[in-house]
Amino acid sequence: MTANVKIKDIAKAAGVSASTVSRALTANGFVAAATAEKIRKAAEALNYRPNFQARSLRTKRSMSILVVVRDIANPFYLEVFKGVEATAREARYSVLMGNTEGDPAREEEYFEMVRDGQADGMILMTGMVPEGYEDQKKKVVVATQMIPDSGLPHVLIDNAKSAGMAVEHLLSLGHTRIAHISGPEGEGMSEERKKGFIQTMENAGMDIPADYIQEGDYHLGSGLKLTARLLDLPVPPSAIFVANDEMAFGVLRVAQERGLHIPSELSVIGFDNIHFSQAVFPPLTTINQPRVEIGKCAMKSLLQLIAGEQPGNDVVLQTELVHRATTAAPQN
Amino acid sequence: MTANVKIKDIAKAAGVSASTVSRALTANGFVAAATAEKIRKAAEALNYRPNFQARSLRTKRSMSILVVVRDIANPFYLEVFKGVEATAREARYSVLMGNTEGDPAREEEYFEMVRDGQADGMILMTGMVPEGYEDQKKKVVVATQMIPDSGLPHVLIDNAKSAGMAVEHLLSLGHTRIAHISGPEGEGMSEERKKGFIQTMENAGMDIPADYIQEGDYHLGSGLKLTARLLDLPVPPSAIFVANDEMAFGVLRVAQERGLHIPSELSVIGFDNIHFSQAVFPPLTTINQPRVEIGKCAMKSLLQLIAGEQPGNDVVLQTELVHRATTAAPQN
DNA sequence: TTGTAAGCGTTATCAT
DNA sequence: ATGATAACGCTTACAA
Repeated sequence: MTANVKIKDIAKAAGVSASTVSRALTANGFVAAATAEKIRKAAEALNYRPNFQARSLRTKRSMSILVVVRDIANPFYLEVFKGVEATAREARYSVLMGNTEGDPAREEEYFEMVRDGQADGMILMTGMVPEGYEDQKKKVVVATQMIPDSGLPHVLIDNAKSAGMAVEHLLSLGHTRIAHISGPEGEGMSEERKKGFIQTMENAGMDIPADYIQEGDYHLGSGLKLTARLLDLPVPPSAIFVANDEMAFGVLRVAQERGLHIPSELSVIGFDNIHFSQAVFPPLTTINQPRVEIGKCAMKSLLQLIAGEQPGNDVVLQTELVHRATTAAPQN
Repeated sequence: MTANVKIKDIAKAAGVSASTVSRALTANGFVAAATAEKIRKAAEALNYRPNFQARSLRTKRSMSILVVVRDIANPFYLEVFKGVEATAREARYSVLMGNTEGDPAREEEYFEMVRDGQADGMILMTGMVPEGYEDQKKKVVVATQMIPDSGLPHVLIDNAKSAGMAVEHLLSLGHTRIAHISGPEGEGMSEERKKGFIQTMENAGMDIPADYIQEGDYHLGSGLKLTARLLDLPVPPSAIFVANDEMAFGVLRVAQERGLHIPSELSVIGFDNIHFSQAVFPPLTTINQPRVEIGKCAMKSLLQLIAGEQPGNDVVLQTELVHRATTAAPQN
């Protein structure tokens, strides 16, 4: 074990006081250039490493933030993580992973971590927020999700508008029988996407048969099941707008299992542009959500909050249609 | 801001000394049941929350560990994270994310974090390890990867044997022209899988034409490219054993783009059983690697290390063949 | 510009 | 079984 060298040691070595060392090293107070240099050299020579906990205890900042998601194994969050991590790193923050498994009690635990100073703030992607914790909420930014009326700053995309883009695309291809597989009812993001679907259809004067909107849960299984239901309809759709890519994979699979050719016999468009949407066959046409960027922005906003600045307006990032191989003009 | 209540306050409230409170609350030393109860009540009443940094400063334990990967956006790690997180949580540890982007300097930074007490240990999944940091290495467990001669405890699967299982499967189906798309040369895991492929083929008396082993990089792009190369061979393979699922998706895509029917015209088997291997069409036959379990085991081992116990033997977990729809007897 | 000294909130040691 | 007291290593008034 290398004898842990502390500020005192380097003070002794440099022939100054501990406080001067502290000032020199944190570049905080005023210190003569010459002494600063001397101190830095001594620190280097002794291979000094500041003690994090001691510093935190004094400054009351943990220099770490929390990223809280509902299911850490959901690949959707990956690139958001990446963006958060990159920006956090630049600001010398560490990132703690929080996994709630949808359990409100666990969500509260994470708020307690910021209350107790274990984290300086948090990026929330669970889509929900507990009661209370008013003080902690000043250090929270919501990413990816919508939490209406929470008063929290959001970093996200315009889900309704983007869903509209997807539908427009299908419409422009000449589709008239367009169905939608949505996310869970009542969930903000899901509702927005559904709203975008409905409004765009209505604006175009299109009819939406009752059975053409099926409620899924963002997972493969529901994509599988609901596609079967849709294709079994007396008048099946010629195109499906799916609320996320994972369910869209399910559509692709079921359609192909039934021998339907994609895109000529069935067009499908997903949402999110997760990594694997280019890996499937045919490569999935989808809406790109700039997840790395969302992560970066969310972290930037959080840093501002931590610095005590007022929360800015919600940040809305742009999406774009990624036209790959699962959409085309309908055959009939 | 709730006035932060500290041990002193609850000591006053309970009419005892601070040290007694500390003992009672941490259940460390001896304290009369009655006083302990009284103290607990007072703490409850005052809504006491121990200060993490102060405790850490004293105990020299941060109660957080580091999970370090090469690319945080790689979905392979997700379920490992999940396992780590679950076990860490039970032991009241937090999990910090580390992302090296393959940069050795960044890898070192994470070792410095454990040296500097920011983390009590680390789970390493980058497949490499820096020079030095001998003390810190006592708090490291390698998961998922092989770092030969590192002397570090590993939690992983038997890659060679599992690759053998995959090849056996193809062999038992009657394939003779079996190719392999490997991972990067020199990388431990990749070499093991390739070794398993070669040995099993040789044991079965099968010939491996030179072109039948193509070196990939675990990513989709190389799967795409190398499949094309393989299929363009004068005598193309009837089956491909792919070193991971993502590249296998590439095989599926290219084969289908060329109008090859899977599995009748080409069998493919992947490795890892990532979530999306059941989402593609046809659902991918693959080798399941128990990643959640690996995460849990790795964290358990790390907890032992942190507790000062000697590192045990490497933990080798079992894999299994997941027979889905991309393998069948060869057509000719 | 630098030094002195007082904490930050715990826990560990040593008496009692 | 409990209490005083001294750290843990750092930052920050305040004084010089």
